[in-house]
Amino acid sequence: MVKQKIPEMVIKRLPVYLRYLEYYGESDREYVSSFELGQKLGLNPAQIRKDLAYFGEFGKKGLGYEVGFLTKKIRKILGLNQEIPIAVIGGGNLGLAISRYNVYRGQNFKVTAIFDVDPGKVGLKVNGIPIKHVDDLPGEVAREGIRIVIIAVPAPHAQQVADVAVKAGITAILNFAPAKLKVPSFVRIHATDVTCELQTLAYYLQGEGVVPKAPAESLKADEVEINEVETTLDGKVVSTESE
Amino acid sequence: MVKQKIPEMVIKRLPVYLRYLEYYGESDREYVSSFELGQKLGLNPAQIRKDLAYFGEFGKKGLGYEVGFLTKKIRKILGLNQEIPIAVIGGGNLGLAISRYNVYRGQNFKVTAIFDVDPGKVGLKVNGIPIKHVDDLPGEVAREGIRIVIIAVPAPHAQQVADVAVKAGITAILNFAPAKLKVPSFVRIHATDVTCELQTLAYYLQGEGVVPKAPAESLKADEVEINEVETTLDGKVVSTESE
DNA sequence: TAGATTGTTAATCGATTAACAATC
DNA sequence: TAGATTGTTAATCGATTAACAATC
Repeated sequence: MVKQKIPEMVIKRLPVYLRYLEYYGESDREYVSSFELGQKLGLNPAQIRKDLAYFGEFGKKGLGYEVGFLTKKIRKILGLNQEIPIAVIGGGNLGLAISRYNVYRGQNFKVTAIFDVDPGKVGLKVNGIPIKHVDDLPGEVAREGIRIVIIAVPAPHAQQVADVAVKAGITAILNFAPAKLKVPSFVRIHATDVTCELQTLAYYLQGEGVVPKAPAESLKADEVEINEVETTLDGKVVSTESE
Repeated sequence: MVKQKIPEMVIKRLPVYLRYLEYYGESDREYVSSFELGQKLGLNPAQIRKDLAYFGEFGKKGLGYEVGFLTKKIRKILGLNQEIPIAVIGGGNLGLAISRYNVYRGQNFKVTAIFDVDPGKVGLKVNGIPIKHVDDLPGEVAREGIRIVIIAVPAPHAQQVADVAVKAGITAILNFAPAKLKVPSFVRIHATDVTCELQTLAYYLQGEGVVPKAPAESLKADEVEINEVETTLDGKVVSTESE
């Protein structure tokens, strides 16, 4: 039977639900409702129910969702039941920071190797993780079963290491380099770009002059006239956001 | 006159356009068309024209957009004409990596201070940037005119440093901590969450077993029946993406 | 039972894309 | 002029939200 296509936005929210369930689910609470979840995460309860309903009927009418049960379900949906070996390409500041970043603990991600081209770095270990030469990437992917690579090299080298990774059989890439990478359509790339984020934030800084400080809640941004600045406030000066 | 509300999606794409214009615009090409821009960035040309049209008529019919002119316009729209002082909170691996990350050069962002609570770190300098105590944050915000803070502290401390920053008058935050932060509605938070990104990628890894290797282009993912796994492929196994 | 909350359909909202007259 | 490409309107598409019967 042909299953329904799941919208990407839904998949992106699952980790957000999962985190809430794991953090706060450590309390004694046995059930959580879509309403409470929505409150805490700033999301519409109907959306949460709809998201979860793509994968099955996980809730109990009148009660909500059993926290432990839902947690396990979401982990299974995301494929987090087996350990997933990942590699970091780039042994610079950012690459090493990411490698040492122990947020993967308990999340079943394991950084098995760091790759660099600097002979002065190759052979060293960082937090027990060996730094290897980029030329060894294909061999390591095969040997360690690496599934995801995180690219943390300077922008001018990003495309070429992406090519190497894809050739080695990698189909999932998390790119921190400020560069648009071209990869075959079967490879999934997610990008995290500090510069773009800062530039976007910079835009919204401009609104400030006209935003009345006190009654910020009641402000209807799109009705405010702007003088000095050429551009406008977005209606949502709100925060929210994640994923 | 009341200006139009600009959708957030539009603002998020402006830095993407800007980067293309600045990188490739260093060539001799004087004009770029929405078609070419779309090709390179994987976006619909009509969307690009529409995005730019929110802010004015920047193009020349029959020619396209003058690269230098459009670059300047977008920088102006984003408010990148003056230097924007930013601060990094968290002097750990990630915080220091971000602080040293020289991608801000020429982008008019300047990290003026790093904040930490570790007495062993406070007083040191990293790349010429002083590490100060978090208690000094409000003073520094006032003195240096800090506009944006980047939060790179462990998740359990993220909310409390966000509170300090907001109290100090910060209205734009880039959060790297894996935590959902609550801030007043006039404060803008963008979050970058490695764990969420990896978990999302993990979901799409599962499709692979059923994806025929050779004719990946012709695969209609949503028509593929899945056996072992409970969930399905998203139609877009494509890459694209940025921001 | 009465109250609560789900799963799901229908309504709304917003974003993307197609199409084309205007014009360089 | 002929070809190209804009700015913009209309059409499409998809995602979010509201509403409610089902039911614990």
